[in-house]
Amino acid sequence: MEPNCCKNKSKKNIKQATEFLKIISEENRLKILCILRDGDKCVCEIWQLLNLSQNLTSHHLKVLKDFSLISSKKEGLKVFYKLNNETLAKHTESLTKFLKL
Amino acid sequence: MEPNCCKNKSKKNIKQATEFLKIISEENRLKILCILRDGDKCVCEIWQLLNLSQNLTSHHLKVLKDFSLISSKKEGLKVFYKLNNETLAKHTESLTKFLKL
DNA sequence: CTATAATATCAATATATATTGATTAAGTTT
DNA sequence: AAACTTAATCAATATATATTGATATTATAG
Repeated sequence: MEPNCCKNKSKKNIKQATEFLKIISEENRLKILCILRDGDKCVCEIWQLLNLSQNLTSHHLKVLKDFSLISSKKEGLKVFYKLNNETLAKHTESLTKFLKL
Repeated sequence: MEPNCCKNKSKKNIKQATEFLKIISEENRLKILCILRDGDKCVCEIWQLLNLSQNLTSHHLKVLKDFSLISSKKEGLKVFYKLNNETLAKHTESLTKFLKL
């Protein structure tokens, strides 16, 4: 008998889960999410906390933003990033549901 | 102020989390875990369900096994793989705890 | 012992992703 | 306007990982 996860209905879920997982399975990106838990931060704060170059930090921020895990707001010269709790919660929930299935 | 996740105490947790995440962020590996939820399966069953080549399936099984997420038992010609529920639970728990932090 | 089946391993290649360095863009300050 | 600051982008490279094809290993059957 074909397991649930191999059925067409589940394929989409698996794909979504792995996309999310790939994004948060990078150490610096996971740290960024963690850092933003403490409140919004501008890029220069983030890359200094991560001890990472500015451009690389921007790159990781873009990946997170493209997946709607964070959002940004420009204030003068600085760009502040904010954690998108809803999106994060949504994905972690569906992931844990999936892992407990 | 330095966020928790940037402190030395948390670094190990982040590393462990990302290691686990990298392993399960591959579609076929995630499917394997899912398939084994239904009960132990031999390799030939698994690669046929995944619609994947035998050697590639063996490779993914090895990755999962090296991380103790599954275990194997030889029976005649066949090798049966079994989900290691405890390890999986342990990692998912510490992950969700981390994401909710 | 030979042939066959199931699985693992290995080397080569392909692909995806992270990293670096240089440049650009936008906003500020003087 | 010129100089400076912050962040984003782009091309080039490095690195990690998945995939493929061929071969080795182990057990079974004839």
